Amino acid sequence: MLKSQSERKIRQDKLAKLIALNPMATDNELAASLNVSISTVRLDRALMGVPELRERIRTMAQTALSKLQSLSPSEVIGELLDLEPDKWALSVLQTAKDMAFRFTDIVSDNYVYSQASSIAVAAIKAANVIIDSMRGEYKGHAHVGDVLIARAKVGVNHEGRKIVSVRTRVGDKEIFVGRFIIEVIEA
Amino acid sequence: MLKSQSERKIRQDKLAKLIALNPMATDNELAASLNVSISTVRLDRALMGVPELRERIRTMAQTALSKLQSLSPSEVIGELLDLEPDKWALSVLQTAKDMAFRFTDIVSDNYVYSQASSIAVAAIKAANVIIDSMRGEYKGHAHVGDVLIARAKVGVNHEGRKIVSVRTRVGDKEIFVGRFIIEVIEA
DNA sequence: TGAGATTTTAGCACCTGGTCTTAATACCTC
DNA sequence: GAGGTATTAAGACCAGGTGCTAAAATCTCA
Repeated sequence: MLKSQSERKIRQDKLAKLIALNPMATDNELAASLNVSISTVRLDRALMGVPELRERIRTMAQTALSKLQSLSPSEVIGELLDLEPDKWALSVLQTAKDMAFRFTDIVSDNYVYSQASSIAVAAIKAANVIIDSMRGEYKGHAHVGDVLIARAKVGVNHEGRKIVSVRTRVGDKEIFVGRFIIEVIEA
Repeated sequence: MLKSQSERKIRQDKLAKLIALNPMATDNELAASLNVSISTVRLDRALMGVPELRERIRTMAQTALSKLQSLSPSEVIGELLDLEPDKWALSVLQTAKDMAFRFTDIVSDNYVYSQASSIAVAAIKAANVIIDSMRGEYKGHAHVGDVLIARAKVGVNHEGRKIVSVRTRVGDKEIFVGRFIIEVIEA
């Protein structure tokens, strides 16, 4: 009894992995991979609460799609909380697992950058703006799950360009400081 | 005959739009929306070569997933063409419509940045690296469809940090120059 | 107005990848 | 060899289709 129970456990673990690896696998294929009958696979799935193929595909399509949709307005990375045009802006970005750098739990730098760059642009009143140059420094790291708070301040004009400085922090720890020189193009 | 043919055409256009809008709609629902029988919907679908619901969902799931997967390993944005560890690296990034800034056909700065940052990191041999700071300048703009070529050069050590300079160009026009200071963490 | 063509609809058998239930069989343990 | 668990098989059913045939509705034009 002990032995068979652990065998079952092992099989179910394998099943979970197989499905995670390839959610498009039918019970038939899974049964073949595990060298058991379809019935067993179905039983295991039922016990584990794993939905059927079509259901898996459906939810995959939906979540993937919504992720894509929420991702592609990449312009505004982070949520714009408040702004006073040509003066300042404030945005927050909730970080998630998929923003991690490699196998760490540190948030990848380009998310920090993207939030900073988009809020710098958002802070400018004009519609036609272009980032001319920037300079930045990472002073610490955000971890997955942290909320990044970026604050942009629009500084002086400099030969038709505006200087926007952005400071990003997690809690009260500053993790990024940057200056963007933004060109405003007259329409 | 003319009239009915055009009616059919109109219905098929509507059908196509309905499906594009909501690929998860069953023939049943489509029939109800168009006020025709299921048979008609199936016939139209067959004539138009539109696959069935499950097929649509399957391809949706796959393409959305592959997009996400190609997007989320945001570490390597662009394709790494060649590299000599701790010396230099070369990557190309094919730009697309969804990388555009606002309503322009100019490639959004964060794609340029991301490619640069990821190649800078890739050029370093060590596994545990962290971007300490960076400085960059945009010298021109890439347009949707352009191929961005980024070349990273690993420079001298500087107090345990490495300086990597990245130049990005489109054709022979330089659009970005940046320097990343990267910290190597001993494991 | 009515024959002929086209379009729409209905009906039926079949398919896949499941569901749920019941029952038989295999296997292990004591 | 009995008892209990684990596995498998078998049968009925379901959704959302395909593919085919045939009937009904509608249009067109002489």
